[in-house]
Parts: sequence; C-alpha cells; structure tokens
Amino acid sequence: MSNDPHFSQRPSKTSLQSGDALPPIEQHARQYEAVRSAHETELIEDYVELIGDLLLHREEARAADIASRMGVSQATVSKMIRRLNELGLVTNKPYRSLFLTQQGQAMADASRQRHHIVLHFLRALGVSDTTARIDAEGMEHHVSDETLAIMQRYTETQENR
Amino acid sequence: MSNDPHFSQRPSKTSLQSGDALPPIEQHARQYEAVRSAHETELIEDYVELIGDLLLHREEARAADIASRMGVSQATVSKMIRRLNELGLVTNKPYRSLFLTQQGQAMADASRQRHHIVLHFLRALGVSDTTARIDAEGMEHHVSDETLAIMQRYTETQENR
DNA sequence: CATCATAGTTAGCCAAGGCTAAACTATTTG
DNA sequence: CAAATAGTTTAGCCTTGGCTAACTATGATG
Ligand SMILES: [Mn+2]
Ligand SMILES: [Mn+2]
Ligand SMILES: [Mn+2]
Ligand SMILES: [Mn+2]
Repeated sequence: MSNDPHFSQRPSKTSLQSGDALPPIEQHARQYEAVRSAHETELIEDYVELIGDLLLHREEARAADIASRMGVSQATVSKMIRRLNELGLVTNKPYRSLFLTQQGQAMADASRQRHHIVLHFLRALGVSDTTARIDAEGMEHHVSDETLAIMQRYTETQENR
Repeated sequence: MSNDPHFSQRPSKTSLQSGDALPPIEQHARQYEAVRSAHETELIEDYVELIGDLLLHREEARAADIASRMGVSQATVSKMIRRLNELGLVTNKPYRSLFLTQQGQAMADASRQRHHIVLHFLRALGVSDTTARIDAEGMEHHVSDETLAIMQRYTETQENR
C-alpha cells in the first residue's frame, strides 16, 4: 500500500527542476495579499462611484436605484449606506436621498476615471462593448498605476491610428 | 431650510441629459452580478492552481507551503482544504499531503493557462514583471473568454514583432 | 385630508474567509 | 526509543456582504 499517494509529510529530497519555477515565497505571498487588499475596498469603490454617477446623471442617488443597479436587495443597500457613512464617504438623513462628502466625491472621481481608462482600453483592444463593460467592472480594482498608465497610452495611440 | 440637499425622496422630473449615460438598469445589474459570481470561485481557483503548481514543482502539496505562499495562517488553509474536499477538488487524509482529483486537476490546468495568458499579455504590453504578476493574480478572474482570446492574439503578434 | 403605493429601515439569519490558541500527530534526532 | 520539532487540526471568535420578513415613513392621488 505504498503507492497510496497520501504518504510523505516532509518534503522529498529529490525535487527535479521543472520548466518555469514558482516565485520566491515572499513575493508569491505578496501577490495574494494585494488581491485580498483590493477586495477590501472594491465594493466600497463601486458604491461610491455609482452614487456619484447617479448624482451626475439623475440629480439624486436613491437607495432603491442603487439596489436595482447593483442587482441587490434594498436591505443590503441600507446596511451598506450606514457603512459608507461611518467611513465618512456619504451624508444621509433617514428616508432621504444620499450625497457624497468631499472625501466620497474624491473617491468617486478617482474610481470613475480608472474605470473609464480600463473600459476604453478594452474597447481599443477590440473587445465588444458589453463584454468590455463586464470585464472592466471587475478588472478595474486589480490594475496598478503602472499598468493603468500603459493602458491609457495604448488607447490614445489607437484612437489616432 | 430648503437648500438642505437631503430633500426629495422621489425622482425630480427635470433630469437633464448628460455626457455619457448610465447603462440600462438590467445590463448594469448584470455587470455587478458577474463580478460577484467571479468572486465566489476566485479563491477556490487560486488554491487549486497553487496546489497543482506545488505538485508539479515540489512533488507534493503540503498545507504549510500553501499557507506561506498564500500569506495566510495554517488554520485558514486547513479549513479551506475541507471545503475543497467537499467540492470534490482534492483528496486528503489527515496529516498527509494533498492531491487533486480529476476535476481538481482540470480546474488547475484551466486556471494556470488563463493565468499565464494574462501574465504574458501584461508583459507584452510593457508592464514590469513584479507588477504584472500582482495585477495578473487579481485580473485573471475577471477576464472573459472573448477578452482572453484577444490578449493571447496580441501577445503572439508582439512576440515575433 | 385619508389612503395607499413606494421607499427606506431594522432584526435576524447565513456562508465565506480571515484570525489565535490549544490539542494532536508524524518525523527527525539525540 | 524518547524527546523535540514541525506540521495539522479543531474550537471559537470576528467582519463582510448577502438574504427575507416585518415594520415605518413619505408623498401622490382620489
Ligand atoms: Mn467601477
Ligand atoms: Mn467595479
Ligand atoms: Mn491564479
Ligand atoms: Mn488569482
């Protein structure tokens, strides 16, 4: 029964070198940490960006509109608004529409800008509009400043091709 | 006190059309739903991919190695392994190293391939190696098949520039 | 101006994904 | 072969972000 794969607990000494190696442990861990950290702020950014967009395009940001656009229940939105308020990003009075604080406005603007760069980049690459919108909504939170700058440059050169 | 912004609950009738409009409600909601759905599978995919990589490069996948590479406690890994087992992705016996099931192997291979396409695309774009690795780790889960195909094509044309 | 549809809130539930501390097992080593 | 060390598991805690159901407030309308 020694061909049961569940055998050794300690590493085997005979590890033959393979094609492309794993990154060093520390660097590898930092990759995943970056992802976890992006996920912490991701939803906050999307809410604040959406609230900013609703204020721009619809004059006001109502919880019901946020809920239908997010595809989420009103209770979920209500709870999130409390959090945004505690974080100093929005102003709200019970049963009234929302507004962004200075800090919230800044986050909305930054998020919208980053989102647009990613979206336009994907379209410049040749991705269809609907797909580009879906992919950009998730990708935007994982794009570093370095990559963002390169995306923007690429899009510009494509526009006057 | 009517210049208090927290005023109307219902939408105002005078909504002037602005620059680029919001997407239709249904489509907008589907964007966020796609992101939430990606987040459900994301971590699973990363674990399975990592386990596959450890089996390839290190001959075995030990919980302690997963923990240090994920940058997470061993308890977290232990709990996750139980979940992966329940999902039919890994085989494990108490205190022994892990192995992938058929289904787990398939997921690992698919994830690794997608990850590589995104990573190589970013490098082809001109992003530095370290940044490309960080961004790819998050982006990979939000890239549609359509976008992936375009990324792959772009990378190939750049390689024999 | 009373009613009622719409909007917002609250309470209580759940799963996922982190953590620490403590208990347990396997392997190596003296 | 006993002890020490390294690895694994379990218990119990926490936050986030979903949900439903029940309740409350607003404002449009008859
Ligand atoms: Mn966005
Ligand atoms: Mn987003
Ligand atoms: Mn990956
Ligand atoms: Mn990943």
